[in-house]
Parts: sequence; C-alpha cells; structure tokens
Amino acid sequence: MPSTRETLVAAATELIDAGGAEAVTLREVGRRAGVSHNAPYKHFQHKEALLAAVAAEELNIYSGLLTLASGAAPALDEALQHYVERALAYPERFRLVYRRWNTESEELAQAAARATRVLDTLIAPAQQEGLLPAGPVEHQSDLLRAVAHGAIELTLTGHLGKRGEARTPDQLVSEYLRLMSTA
Amino acid sequence: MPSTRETLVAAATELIDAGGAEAVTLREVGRRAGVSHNAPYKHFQHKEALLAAVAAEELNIYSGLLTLASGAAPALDEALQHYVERALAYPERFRLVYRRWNTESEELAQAAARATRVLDTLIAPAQQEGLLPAGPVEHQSDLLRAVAHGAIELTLTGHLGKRGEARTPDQLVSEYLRLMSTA
DNA sequence: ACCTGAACACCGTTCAAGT
DNA sequence: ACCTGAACACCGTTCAAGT
Repeated sequence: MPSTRETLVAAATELIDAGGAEAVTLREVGRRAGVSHNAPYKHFQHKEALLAAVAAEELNIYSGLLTLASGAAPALDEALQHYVERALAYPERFRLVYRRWNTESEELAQAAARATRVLDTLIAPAQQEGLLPAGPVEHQSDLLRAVAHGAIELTLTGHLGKRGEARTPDQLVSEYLRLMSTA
Repeated sequence: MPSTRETLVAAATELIDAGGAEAVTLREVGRRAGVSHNAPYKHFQHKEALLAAVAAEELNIYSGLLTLASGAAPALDEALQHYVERALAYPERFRLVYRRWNTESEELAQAAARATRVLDTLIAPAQQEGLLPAGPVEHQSDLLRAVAHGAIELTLTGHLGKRGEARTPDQLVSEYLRLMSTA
C-alpha cells in the first residue's frame, strides 16, 4: 500500500491534470488523500515543494522517453516525437515542469540535469549523419529545445494557428529538422 | 488627469513588473489607485479582464516594434532583436501576454491578430533575399515564433544554460536565422 | 514520527447602500 | 454612473495538542 507521501503526490497530480497547477489546493489534496488539510506539511515544506515533486517525476519520464526510444541510440526525430506526444498527452504537467521554480529542490535540479544530458547525447550522432549542422553540441541542443518548447507552449496556450491552419508541434519540429538536414 | 480605469491598469502593470501576474491582487491594485478594493469591478468584469487589458497594451507595443524598426520594411533580424529586447526588459509582461487566456477579450484577440499579421508581413521579403527558406509564409512564421518564444521563455524560467554557457535568446534567434539563410 | 483542529492573515467576488 | 463597507466562501501557513 502506498505511503501517505505517495498518496499526496498522486492526488496533486490528479488535480494538475484536471485543472492545471493553479487548481491545486492543499485542502483538496488532503481531502482526496483522506487526511487533514495540513497533513501535507509533515511531508513537504510547503505547497511549492509538493508541486516540485510532481514536476521531477514527469521530467524523469521525459528523460526516459528520450533514452529508450530504440534501445541504445534512438534516432533524434523519433525521440523528439515521443517527447512532444507526451507533452500533449499531459499538458498541465508539461507547463508545471517548465514553470519558474520558486523553491530549491535537489530532486528537481537533478532531473533537469539528466534531461539536458540525455538530449545532448542525441545531438552528436545526428550531426555526423548530416541531420543537424556541425558546431558545438550545446548550440544545436539549445536551438532544438527552443523550437520544441516554443511550439508546444504556443500550441497549449492557443497562441499558434490563429490563422486557422492548425499546425501541430510535431509538424513544426519535423519541419525544423527537415530544414536543418543536409543529408 | 488619468481616468480611474487608466489608474487601475497602471497599478496592475506595476504589480506585474514587480512580481509577476500572480502578485496582482485587486485589493493592492485598489490601494495603489486610491480606491476601494472592489472599485475595479466597476471597470472590469473580473480580475482576469484587468490582466487582459495589460496584456493587450503590451502586445500592441510588440506589434509597433515589429513595424517601425526602420520605417517601411524593417529587416527581419532587426525587428526580432527589438522584440527579444523588449521581452527581456519586461519579462513578466511577456509571460502574461503568452499565458492561456481564461477570458474572452475582444481587445486582446485583436491585438494578437495584429501581431501575427505584422510578423507575417516580414517573412516574404526575407524569403526573397534568401534569408529564409521558400514555402508558405505561415510555416516560416510559425517556426520563427516557436524559436523566439522558446528561447525567451526557457531563459526567463531558468531552464536554459544549465551547463553554464549562458546563451541569450537573441543569440539563439540570430543563430537560427544564420542557419536558415542561403544568402 | 505523524496527524488533527483551531486560528491568522490573506484572497476574489457579491450585494446592499450611498452620492 | 461610480464608489464604499460588510459579508461570504475560500486560500496557505502556523501552532498547540494529541497518538
């Protein structure tokens, strides 16, 4: 049976999926977990720390998707498709992960470092195949993250496709890769 | 002398600049404007409508920057630099503009449509000079917006440059344009 | 070590009442 | 037409007290 802490994280995740991070109240989390409205304080320093735990969990899932796409060295485009797919499946978790973090969380910092590392690892092989331009891995990695993040975020907030053509983030990422490729 | 409505918008903008949209309370807005805590309801339907007014104002400034960069037909890169500069100068307004809007605001919808139109206008000339790939204007426009938005947002939230190299959004946008250019 | 219930200082929003 | 003050139903957080 799950610990109270796990139950609290699960309840918070439910609320996030249903209405976003702003819909999370410790009182409702407590209610769903079957504890009092301030039991969370025995497991987390404050509300922000509970949210950080949810964010770290989701971020680690992203890292996993970028890793195991096809065993050892997943193709970059395939890995990115999985990432975008996950973001659109759990949009409110995505937005939580990329919020400005108001609290210091070792767990979250490590998850972020891992995700960055995992993506970086996919860059060099793609460059060797001519799928991405040459140059510092960090540059290609940052640009790729900017495109993917911007496409997802603008779609989720409804700021893309105001002209009615309804382009999806994965189409944008694919097009980016196509334009960058010399292969 | 400014109307009460203008005073309220100014007070809200101050609070946003100081602490982000979440730091805005109608009670503090009223205090700064020298009115009661629910006077805002005589000018705005609810808090979200007040925030929408601030967002529309800033969005129109973006459109202006993209337009008048050099009179008639500003260079794309120059226009984008001004846009990025503005976003970094008023980061909390930027984040407000690109929030998901929870309220229907005609003012805001028009401001957004104008901004989209203005950016689209810059694309075709850039394509003719070989600065951007050929193809539908909407495609290049969406990609460009994704890169710029992602670069700015990831920087503001502290999710870029975890490796310590501290690349700025305008560097990323410049690099994007450089890689896309065939001129 | 973990949890509860009352309390505190806030919120956004509504409403009756004033000018 | 515009504003006020009291009230309502919420919050996050703290604290003394219980097991």
